[in-house]
Amino acid sequence: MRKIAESTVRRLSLYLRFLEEFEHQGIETVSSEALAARGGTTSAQVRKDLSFFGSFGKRGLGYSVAELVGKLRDILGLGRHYRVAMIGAGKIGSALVQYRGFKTRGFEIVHIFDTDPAKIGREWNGLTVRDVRQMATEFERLPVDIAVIVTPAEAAQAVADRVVKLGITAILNFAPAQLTVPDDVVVKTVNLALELEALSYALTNR
Amino acid sequence: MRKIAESTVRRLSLYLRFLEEFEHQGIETVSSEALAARGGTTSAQVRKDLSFFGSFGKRGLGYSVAELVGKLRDILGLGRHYRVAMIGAGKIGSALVQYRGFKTRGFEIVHIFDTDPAKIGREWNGLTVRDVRQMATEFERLPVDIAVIVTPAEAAQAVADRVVKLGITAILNFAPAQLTVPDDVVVKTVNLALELEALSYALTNR
DNA sequence: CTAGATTTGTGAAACATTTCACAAAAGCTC
DNA sequence: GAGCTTTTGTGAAATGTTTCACAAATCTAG
Repeated sequence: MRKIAESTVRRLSLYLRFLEEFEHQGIETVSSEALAARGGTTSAQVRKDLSFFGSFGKRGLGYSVAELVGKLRDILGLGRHYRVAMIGAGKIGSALVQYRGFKTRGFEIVHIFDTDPAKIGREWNGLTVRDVRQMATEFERLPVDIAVIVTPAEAAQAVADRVVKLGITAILNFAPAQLTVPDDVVVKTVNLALELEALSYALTNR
Repeated sequence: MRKIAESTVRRLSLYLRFLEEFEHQGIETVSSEALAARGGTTSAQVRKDLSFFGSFGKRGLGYSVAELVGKLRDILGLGRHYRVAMIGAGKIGSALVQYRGFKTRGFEIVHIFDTDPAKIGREWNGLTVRDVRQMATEFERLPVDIAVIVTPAEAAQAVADRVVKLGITAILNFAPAQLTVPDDVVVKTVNLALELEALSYALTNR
């Protein structure tokens, strides 16, 4: 498949969110103009984004909300179920396991690991926190698709190396560290420090 | 000042992080090549990014680590102190107030608000959780520079409208909602659902 | 069924970002 | 200090993304 820009994929996610709102409100069709207005973009952008994947609209009428929701779910790969391992049972990890957005989008946390003996063995949302050293055996018992790294920055690269060696090809990283991984592994990093500094820059330069 | 791309600002933040590492290791000078290698980019990109703000290097030698750290801090506006109000005392909020990266970068949380009577009045990291209805008076007593929105998606827009009316011009939004604000207000959104779906897309299309 | 109004889908143009490539500056060696 | 090496800073080229603008398709009203 032709390479699609990251920015396009993110907008598709947003469109999906808005379409679900519209669906909830009982709206049956929507124009690129209306969808753009909801998301702060332009109608041409919406049509271009969708055109990379096919033509889903009807000229003169717009898009069927239900149909487009389905198409976007397919494009984004949300039809299936993903098993997730969380590595790090600290504060952020604690917040994440309780985040409902995971489950509603088909992402299920099936393992939690930590190195701290005080945490290992504890129950967390129905899951027992395991020793990271048991990762290999646990992954064999119940394989996962995605690793979420929620460790301190210092430990993040070592954890990444480890899960990659165990065959994981998708990582969501919350540690404020730049991970180096092989080309075939996808990493998305959420770095709070970067956001704060981007805000600081914007506040300073105007 | 000439408009600088968001992507450039984010890379500057990364460079700063790496330079601090180098400084910690006692390294005194660094080439654009070495900096690029650490961050997975190219030396030309590093030089171009820096060139928007001046010339900080010495030909044949590279950059003084200490000097470049100082310059980047200035550019990013990290010399000053920012006061932050957190709106929403839920799970994510709880994780955030304990995040050390805030304080070490000069961001100090000085207010926490919520609507839940069960939470109002509680002590959180030395701060008392206040009723959101007291926001106006609290801001008057102790003004803030940045609002961090950590409410459910449904409440986020109303909270944004409110803080904007109270004069806030910078928002860090963790609610999975697209906020609409006036042009002079800066918003950075951290949307976990978007990251998950970008991962899902990457896993699906290859 | 016709005429007018909408709205899509998409090449082409405009704009933005990244990469290239090289002169100029500075360091290093003998 | 001459000659060789390294590395910056930056126009120009290449590449990538967004916006424009319009033909084609479909709908709506009478």
